[in-house]
Order: sequence, then C-alpha cells, then structure tokens
Amino acid sequence: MKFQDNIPIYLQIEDNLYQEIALGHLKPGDQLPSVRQLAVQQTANVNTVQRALRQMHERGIIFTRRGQGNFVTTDQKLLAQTKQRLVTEQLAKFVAGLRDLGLSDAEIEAALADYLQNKEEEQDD
Amino acid sequence: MKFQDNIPIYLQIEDNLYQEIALGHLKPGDQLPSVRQLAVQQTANVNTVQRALRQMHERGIIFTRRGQGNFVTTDQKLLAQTKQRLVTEQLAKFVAGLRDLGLSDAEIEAALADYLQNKEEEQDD
DNA sequence: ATTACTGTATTAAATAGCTAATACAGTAAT
DNA sequence: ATTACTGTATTAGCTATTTAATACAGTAAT
Repeated sequence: MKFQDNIPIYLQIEDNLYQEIALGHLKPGDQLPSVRQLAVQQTANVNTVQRALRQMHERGIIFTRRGQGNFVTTDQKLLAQTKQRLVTEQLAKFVAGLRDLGLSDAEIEAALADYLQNKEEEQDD
Repeated sequence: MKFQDNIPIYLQIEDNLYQEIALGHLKPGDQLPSVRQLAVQQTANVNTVQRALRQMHERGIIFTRRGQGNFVTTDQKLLAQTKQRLVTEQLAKFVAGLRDLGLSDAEIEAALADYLQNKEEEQDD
C-alpha cells in the first residue's frame, strides 16, 4: 500500500477494508485475511492493523471468532447503512469544502459535471 | 477554532487562510494578522501558525516584510490559479472516494444532487 | 499433546505534531 | 535610544502514531 501523508495509516487501512466490502470483494460472512496477512498486504504492523479493525469491530461490520479469524457481518442492512454513511460523509465534506471557498450549490454541481466530462480528454495529470 | 481530528492543525490553519482569501475577506496586498494574533484567533501556538504560513509563503500566496508582517500577494492570477487548484483537488478526492465505494459517475452526480436538495429539509444533524 | 494456525496484550523505541517559554532580529514611531 | 510592534529560531517536553519483538490464548488438525 501507498499511504497518503497526514492521515493515520490505521484509518486508511480501515477505509480500504470498507471498500473491499462495498465493492463485493469481501462478501457477508467471508473471512478476512488474518491480521498477519493483512499486515503484509498493507505493509503495516500487526498492531496498526489491529487498531484499524477495532472500530470496524465496534461498529459490528466485522466479528471475531477467537482462534479462527475475523469475518464480515452477515447483517446486510448494516452493510448497506454503512456504505450510505460513508457516501454521505464524503458528500458533506466535499460540499462544505467548496462552500468554504465561496461556491454556490449550483457552482458545485457545475464543477463536478465539468470535472467528470473533462477527465477522459485531459491527460496532463 | 475547532479542529478536526486526524488532520494536522497547521494544515487546517492553512486552509482557513486560503478561504479568507478566496472569500475576499483578505484582499490582494492586505496585511495578515500577526503570527501572534493568528495564534490567538486559531487557538494554536505561534510555531504552528508559522508552519502553516511556511507553505503559503513557498507558493507565493503571501510574502513577508520582516519586522512589518505578512501580506497577501498582489498577483491576482496566482490567487485565481490557487483557488482553482483547491477546487480541483477537492473534486479529485471526492470522485476517487466515491468510485472506490463502487459508484459510477452518474451515481456520483445523482448523489450530489440528492444531497443538495434534501439538505434544506432535513434538520436532524 | 504437538503443531500450526488464529486473535490479543505488553513493552520499548522512533518519529511527527504541537505546545510553551525564551531569545533574537528587523521596522518604525516616540 | 527606547518602546512596541513585526517575523524568526531554539530548546524542551508532551502526546499520538507506528514499528518491532515477544509472549499469551483460543481453535483445529495431526
């Protein structure tokens, strides 16, 4: 994994795992890689991985069978809610950020449309 | 100031100052509050404020007259570019984040439209 | 019971971010 | 030159994050 600066690694690992679930790479009931495997995959320490799992565990997204491993919850409703929460969180941050720069709601929508359109054509990034 | 967790304070102060400029509260050529005033305003340490100013200084957004203070550049082109850069950065992060959760471009636009519409009605935040 | 997996806990050390106190240096007015 | 502002630098100490090494504990197969 390549980590972003200025954001704790354990939060980035947590996000990565949410993504795996949201994308269906990890399905309800699936066993997660072991903490030691995850540590290798994510190029992080076991303790850091453990910390990333802690909050997911508290939220009920994953559950643990001691001696066996960690598993994705089978509560599909909770998974759907979680995805919705993550989407809304990002929306809120995005909108707040652009409003803080003085953009109106209409301008925000226009900026997004612009960005999505011009993305395919421009390669200068 | 109330700071978000998990993001260095000096980056948040930097963002706050960019906002002041983008919103026109600080105009080209204007003098910034002194580092000691800023430290009080932002409830941070002088050193942390100094660090926030460092990158703005490197980017040419502000300039320093030693013994007098810090000032917003008069280079309006640079200011416009900077605002555009900030907007694009936020767009990129937002789009990447939602794509990582499996949303298509169309779904991203729809989610934003939805969010902006329902914002006025819902007060449960 | 031994082996080989699981998760969990503890301790120590390195680093980054932040604060606090203090000192130094340039500007400008008196 | 003294006073009162500016920015800048240094030192020390605290906390959070991360790593590393090691140990302990549950599960399951041999």
